[in-house]
Amino acid sequence: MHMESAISPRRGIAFNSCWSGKARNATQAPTDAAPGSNIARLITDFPITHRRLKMGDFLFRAGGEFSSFYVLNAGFIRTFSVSEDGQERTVGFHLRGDILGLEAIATGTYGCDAVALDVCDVLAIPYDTVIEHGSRNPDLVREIHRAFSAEIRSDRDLMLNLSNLPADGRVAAFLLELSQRFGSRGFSAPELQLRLTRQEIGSMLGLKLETVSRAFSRFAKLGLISVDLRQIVLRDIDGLREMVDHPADAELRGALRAA
Amino acid sequence: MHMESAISPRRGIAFNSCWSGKARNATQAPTDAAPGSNIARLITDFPITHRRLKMGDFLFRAGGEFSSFYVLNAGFIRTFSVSEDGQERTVGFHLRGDILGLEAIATGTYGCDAVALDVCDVLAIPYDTVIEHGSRNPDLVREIHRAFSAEIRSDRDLMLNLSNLPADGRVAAFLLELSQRFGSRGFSAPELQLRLTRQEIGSMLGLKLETVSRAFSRFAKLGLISVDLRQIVLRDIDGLREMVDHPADAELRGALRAA
DNA sequence: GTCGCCTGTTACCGACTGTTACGCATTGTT
DNA sequence: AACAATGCGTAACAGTCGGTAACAGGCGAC
Repeated sequence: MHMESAISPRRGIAFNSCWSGKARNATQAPTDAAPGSNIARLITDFPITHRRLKMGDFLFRAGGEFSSFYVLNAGFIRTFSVSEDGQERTVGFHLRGDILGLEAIATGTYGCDAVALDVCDVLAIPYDTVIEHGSRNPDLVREIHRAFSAEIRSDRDLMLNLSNLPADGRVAAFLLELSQRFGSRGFSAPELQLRLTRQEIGSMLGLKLETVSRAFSRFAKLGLISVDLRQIVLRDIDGLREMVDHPADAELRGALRAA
Repeated sequence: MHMESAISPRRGIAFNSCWSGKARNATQAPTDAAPGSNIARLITDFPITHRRLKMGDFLFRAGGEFSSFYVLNAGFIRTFSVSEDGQERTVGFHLRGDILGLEAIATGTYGCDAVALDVCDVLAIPYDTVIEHGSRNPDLVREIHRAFSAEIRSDRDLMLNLSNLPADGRVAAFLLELSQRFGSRGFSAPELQLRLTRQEIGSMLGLKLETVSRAFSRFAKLGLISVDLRQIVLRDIDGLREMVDHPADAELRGALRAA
């Protein structure tokens, strides 16, 4: 099946895996940035199951029975859901410290697919164990709630962006958010190594791949970013932010400055 | 075209991801329908504070300090957030049984405003009490998690709708979802009493009020609904569902049938 | 090497949605 | 009763985004 080649990024890119030196020595992210780390820390009194994934492996599939949620320890994971007609829609892009599978508790089955974009190390946290520990460890319960709550918040933010920003604004917001998350995890903030294709990005932002491509080109022309395939460098953070806040003017101002 | 077949390996498999699940299955577990009720039931061993609101009263404001979340017992509440430039964006529309304020736990402050659209009765559930009870009542903890999880799911559904459907599809999806929620709460399912203005609906769906108005008019012309200001009757559920699933054809077919 | 596949870029055109403007009905106020 | 304010419907116009297509470049298969 073509999946492997479709998902695998272009060869020849130097993968900055999460266990590269930079990532390993990074200072631990604060609470908000990587909620998963705190949870993992709070349940050290029983053995945690590690799952190793290689690129293209699925952590879970939509409809699969829920028993554990997961904390991503290393690597990158993309979550997506597939509509009846076979269209994939990217739901999220996850880095180290992110929690996956929380949305499965309500129905008992996972609500989307989660595929590894790289070699990944994942902690599997059995839900029953959490409940059990929770009865004598209120901090754990609180931490779980924080994770849930933060998830809802970030989903809402994304939703507001989706429904209110034009294409350029969405792409700019996507880059800024990604940069911020990379930074808070100890990766390089201005230099982004996208692990997603244009289409995958577009399907997360409600845009077509050509539109994403055009936005990148425009930004590059305005000097806001440098683009080399999936290697992106943010050159003008404030300019990008302006693109999010006042999409119309930002374009104009950039054109003037270029002339 | 090549791309699509390559990326979607599971063409034809009818997994009900969060994308298709909501719009298709009108049948929902009662648990999901009104998660708040279960929570309220599980904490009967201490006095619950009732708050009564009249139309226009705020249940909470964005930025207000979090101490309790709320279960809506009667009435209708609209949540919205205000951007810097003063624009209101409707976040959600809530009926009896809905839980409000969960998103506040992460930061300790509420993330949006909640205003009563009618006379409301709300149960205030202090978060500390929940934590305290949770230690000896795992069922309560599970129920809270279900509520969180369901919230994430429905947000994701809305997000996918927002990013992938054209205006008509969004409006149709909005009507169907509302009808389903009304029905599962014992209200009349096909006859909807909208409590929201066109503008408020539009700001939830990422559309302008005129576009919402146009969609309603088109639907009425196609015989899918009857519109009388905020009183809407769903006449052709399948037709509306078709509008969500295959927006382009639905329009065509309706036109043919009308001719 | 050539060929095929995939990803990404760009251009052109058409459809959809936002913008603006006007008219109407209802409601509440003076 | 006259008036303003609000919500709603409709139409013309303009801007944005998607659809389609063509092309370039990297990589693997043969």
